[in-house]
Amino acid sequence: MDQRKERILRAVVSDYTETVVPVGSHALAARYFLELSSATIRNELSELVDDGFLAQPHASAGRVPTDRGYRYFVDFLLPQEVVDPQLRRAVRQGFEAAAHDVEAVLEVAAAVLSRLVENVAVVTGPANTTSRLLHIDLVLMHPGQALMVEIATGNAAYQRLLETDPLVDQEELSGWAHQMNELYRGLSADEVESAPLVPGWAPGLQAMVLDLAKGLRQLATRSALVIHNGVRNLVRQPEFEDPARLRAVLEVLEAQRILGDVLAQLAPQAGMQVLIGHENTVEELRECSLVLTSYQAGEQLWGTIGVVGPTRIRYGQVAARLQLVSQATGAALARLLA
Amino acid sequence: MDQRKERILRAVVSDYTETVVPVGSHALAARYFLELSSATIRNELSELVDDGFLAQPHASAGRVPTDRGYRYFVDFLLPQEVVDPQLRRAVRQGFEAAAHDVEAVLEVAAAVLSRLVENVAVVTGPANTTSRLLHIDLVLMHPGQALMVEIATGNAAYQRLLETDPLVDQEELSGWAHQMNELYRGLSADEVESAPLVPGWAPGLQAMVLDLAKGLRQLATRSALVIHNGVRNLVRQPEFEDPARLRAVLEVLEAQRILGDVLAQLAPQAGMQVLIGHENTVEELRECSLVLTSYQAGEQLWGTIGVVGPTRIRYGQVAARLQLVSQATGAALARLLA
DNA sequence: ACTTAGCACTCGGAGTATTGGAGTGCTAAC
DNA sequence: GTTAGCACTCCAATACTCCGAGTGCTAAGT
Repeated sequence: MDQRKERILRAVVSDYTETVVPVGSHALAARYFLELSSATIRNELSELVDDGFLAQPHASAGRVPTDRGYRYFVDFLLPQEVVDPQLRRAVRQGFEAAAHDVEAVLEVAAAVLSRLVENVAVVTGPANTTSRLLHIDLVLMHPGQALMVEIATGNAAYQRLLETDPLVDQEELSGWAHQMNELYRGLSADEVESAPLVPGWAPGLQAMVLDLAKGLRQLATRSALVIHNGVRNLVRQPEFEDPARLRAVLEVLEAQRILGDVLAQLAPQAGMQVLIGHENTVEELRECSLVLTSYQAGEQLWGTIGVVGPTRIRYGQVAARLQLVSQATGAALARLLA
Repeated sequence: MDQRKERILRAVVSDYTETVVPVGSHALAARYFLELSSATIRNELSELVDDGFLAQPHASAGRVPTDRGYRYFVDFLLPQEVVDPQLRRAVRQGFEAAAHDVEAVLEVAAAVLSRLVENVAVVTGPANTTSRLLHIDLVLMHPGQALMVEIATGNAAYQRLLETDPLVDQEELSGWAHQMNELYRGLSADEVESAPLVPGWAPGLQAMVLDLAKGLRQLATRSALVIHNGVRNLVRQPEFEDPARLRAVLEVLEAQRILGDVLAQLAPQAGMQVLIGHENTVEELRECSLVLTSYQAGEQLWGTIGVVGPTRIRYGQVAARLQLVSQATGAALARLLA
């Protein structure tokens, strides 16, 4: 892969991502290579096709980048893009109004990002792989009914009404809460469950320990939350004119589980990740690209944020803007919890 | 509008909603009116066109119901549909696995409904016009920083980190929480704010009362939540083949505020509501129909649930199934909070 | 007064040429 | 290694044809 081939590949990618029309040797010569003739470029193009970086939709058409071509482009040719300061400011502003809770912030993040990259944005809720108990509280609502409130790491709250013995009063409940706090603070659901039962405890209290663990577990799985936004941008992409293709992608987006799994699998890796076309394990996304990174607010709270679009997505621009939004999201969450 | 015209209108509507092809006099005679000739039907059709119940896409085409035609159909001709017991069971099952919190239940409701009616389902969060305090809790995180957790009616939780005097310890916080619970339980944000300050209270505690009210207010506005599901069903409707049209609808769906306003405006009215085509105030929905009703769980907790689809949506079936899901949603929420 | 058979007419949509031009590969000369 | 020249390919756009479903109207029948 000599330098001229790289220049040509870069030119094809950038031209095609703009026009969505197969790009021919003449157009290239005129727009990017005034010093070369179209015939020379033709020779190079044909070699790039042989090497699998470009493809021809049909025999007498221009060239289109293949997944492999995009991969090379992303790995070696990606220009460092900077985000326009004005956009940067707009993003910050978008987050300023962000409401109080974590979910609202993520909602905003998805909305801002999708507008910014003119594609679909996906955001997963914070993955508290282990929720640990910070505090538990028991409140008598009516005789025989108590409200259990658990606070866990990551500033997450869980509340639930429980049946109790009608004779149990608030004083007793407070005692129970105190005892559980003493014993279980800082523990995860598993640890709470495997902790030995305390022999002297009232049966009602012992039963409640199970509910406590259940609550912690609920908090951990609540992270399954997957938000998407910007489907409206997808429908105007020429590659999704075909309703069947569009539907396939929507199917995945709306089945939060699938998307969640995809993101969860990739999330652990650091930095920005790009999945191009067939590199996606999900069949329906084989004609899409995914650009992912993670947001982070403190140690406890982090999740995945990314962009879904056609393979000819503007990787440079998207990466830069995704980066920006991911940072802003982290900052907004940090502000929220600080 | 004599009885025969009604029969014909009904036939046109039901045939068109099935085939999505303008229906002609011959087809009608053959399928629904063996006792009449196509010529007679032709005469009737032409009068129905004159009266504005039907329209012709072009001069030599069959007839298509107009919005007015659908309106008449919905108002006077709607058959009472019953939901297949098997479906009924499936819906109940769908809700059984529903997770712990309100939002998850609504998420399930939207998913189930959209699958059931093969269109887009929309659900608004419960409109707690007034959130009342059930319980407040204060937990010391670090010196100088306390987590405030409020539980309000509708099982809604709000948590927030607050700055405190570094000298305040958990014991003092617990005391504060206790005092606020005593005094403010059952009150709304307004009532908390307008309650007279207690002279003997520590300044830190007095300041916290404001935060308490703020939290309650936040909980009330959180109802702005609008969930939609089933866009994948929309793309295969022939009327949304045109990407521009599809995009317009998506624009509204993804702009939660717009959709929220629409639903909020209509919500107060009881029973089931149908908005057909131009009856929608939102420009982008002029080619869609909305079928709405409300779900309810107890007195405090209720919201709107509905279906968005093309005007030729199967009103009878959709209404019946929407009814079913709305009841199931209410029941699931009631179970959740009981 | 309503119904119906008959008929001429309309018009969209599906299918079939026609054609222009962008683009290619190859060859031979530079 | 580069380039001009040229024959060739094939899509996409346009035009054209034609079929038939569907109409409105008229005149006759009940």
